Amino acid sequence: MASVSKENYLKIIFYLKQHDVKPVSTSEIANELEISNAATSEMAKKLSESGLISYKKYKGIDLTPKGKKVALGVIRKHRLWELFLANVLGLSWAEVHDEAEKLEHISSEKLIDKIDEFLGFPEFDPHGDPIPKKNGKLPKLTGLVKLSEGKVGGIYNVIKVNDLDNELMNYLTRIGVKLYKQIEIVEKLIFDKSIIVKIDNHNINLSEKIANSIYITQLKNAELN
Amino acid sequence: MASVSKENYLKIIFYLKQHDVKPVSTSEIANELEISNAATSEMAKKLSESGLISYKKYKGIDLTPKGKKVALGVIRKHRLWELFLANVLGLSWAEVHDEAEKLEHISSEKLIDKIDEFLGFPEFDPHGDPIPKKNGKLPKLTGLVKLSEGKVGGIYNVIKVNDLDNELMNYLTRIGVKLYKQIEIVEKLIFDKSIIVKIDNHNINLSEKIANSIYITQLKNAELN
DNA sequence: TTTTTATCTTAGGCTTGCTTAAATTAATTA
DNA sequence: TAATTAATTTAAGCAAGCCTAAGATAAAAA
Ligand SMILES: [Mn+2]
Ligand SMILES: [Mn+2]
Ligand SMILES: [Mn+2]
Ligand SMILES: [Mn+2]
Repeated sequence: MASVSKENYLKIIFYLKQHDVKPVSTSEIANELEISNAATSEMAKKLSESGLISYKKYKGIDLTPKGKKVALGVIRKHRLWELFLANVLGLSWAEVHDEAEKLEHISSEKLIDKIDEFLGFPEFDPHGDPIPKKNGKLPKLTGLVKLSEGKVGGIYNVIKVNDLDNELMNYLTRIGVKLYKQIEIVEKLIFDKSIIVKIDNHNINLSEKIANSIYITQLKNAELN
Repeated sequence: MASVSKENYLKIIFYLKQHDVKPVSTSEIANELEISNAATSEMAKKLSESGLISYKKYKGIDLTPKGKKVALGVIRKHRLWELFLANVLGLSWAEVHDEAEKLEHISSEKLIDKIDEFLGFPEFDPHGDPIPKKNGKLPKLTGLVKLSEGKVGGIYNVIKVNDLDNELMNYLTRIGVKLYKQIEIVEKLIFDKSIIVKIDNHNINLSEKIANSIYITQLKNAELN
């Protein structure tokens, strides 16, 4: 079994690979994990020797099928724990990520499958991210765009939220943003790329950074009236 | 916060201290943790510098109040997790110890308190061990003796079982031994110190080692009739 | 194409927690 | 009490994962 560090490297590589076709560079990983490039280069050598990534010096990194399997296993644990902590034990969606970041590395396959079963084999975690199935399949999220990319006048559903910052999560809770909530885009300011949205009949201004952390789908016209 | 290693040292010192008044020797700890005496001596120095134990070279170790608090915190986490895994997620009492051995080091105070609340502030774990309260108080177990110390003809209740060996737990399950189960001592063999007990109207022979792993209380005469 | 700059890797070093072997102290036996 | 044995600590070294600084390679600019 891979160490905590190695599992975290593999997980990050998987994330970085999702939006890009090119191999992942060591510095991108270093950035994400907040460690030095040097440490990442060393680790790349080791993960490559274990057959978890393919790595050519100066040419970047890709997960091998074996490495991808490990990464998906860790992500599965992470997201199932998050949902369990939120739905069963009543932690807020702001709190679950940090706990899950540790739990993902220590819980056995068997325990995770019990949790999966207990929750009724759910598809999405408390932030809207898809939960990998036991067989490695990842439920699809289609038609997602960032709130910042929505159109003025459009009415949308919140489908997914960036779960990496506690303060953001707490703020979103405070202003009424949660999964599947309806949001209307009232106005977009060119000046600072902030965006004014209507939530629960209140207007509120969201910064560009916040609007980039919220993912939405447009309601079909039929659903609107 | 103490590292995983340090928490394990403190926990073991606490256990070793329970049955003995003398300071705990480094070799006892080394034995229990299955590491070298040398490693334990080194760690003693460090824990002493952090004020978690009192330690004089060659003279053994005691927990300071601060160290005892940490130890009890870890034990609380361990036992609450065990009960949660058994009662909520349906793992067997043979499986929960190993999972809890890892979970005890990573779960936040807040998470543990949620689990405590979810379980209704229980007093005992799946093996009959008392669960330390949030304030550090440990529920009392009185009148416990080892099954090996019971009297022929006596009828007892199983109150606590040694949780350190999976195989033992599974065997006990197979022969019907569980907490609060009634057991009668039918015969004791001098030859190998084994003991014949009646469980569910079956007679079965238990080795000395097994009989030393089961703790019982005598039923009051009034309860016997 | 050559030079400069940016990116990436290697070298050397540190900490934690472990090991074995040697040295020291305490306990036991004579 | 002195000698022997047992228990404990110190010394030296190793692996994992990190760091900073220096060197090598690739990409961009001239
Ligand atoms: Mn998360
Ligand atoms: Mn992690
Ligand atoms: Mn246990
Ligand atoms: Mn432990």
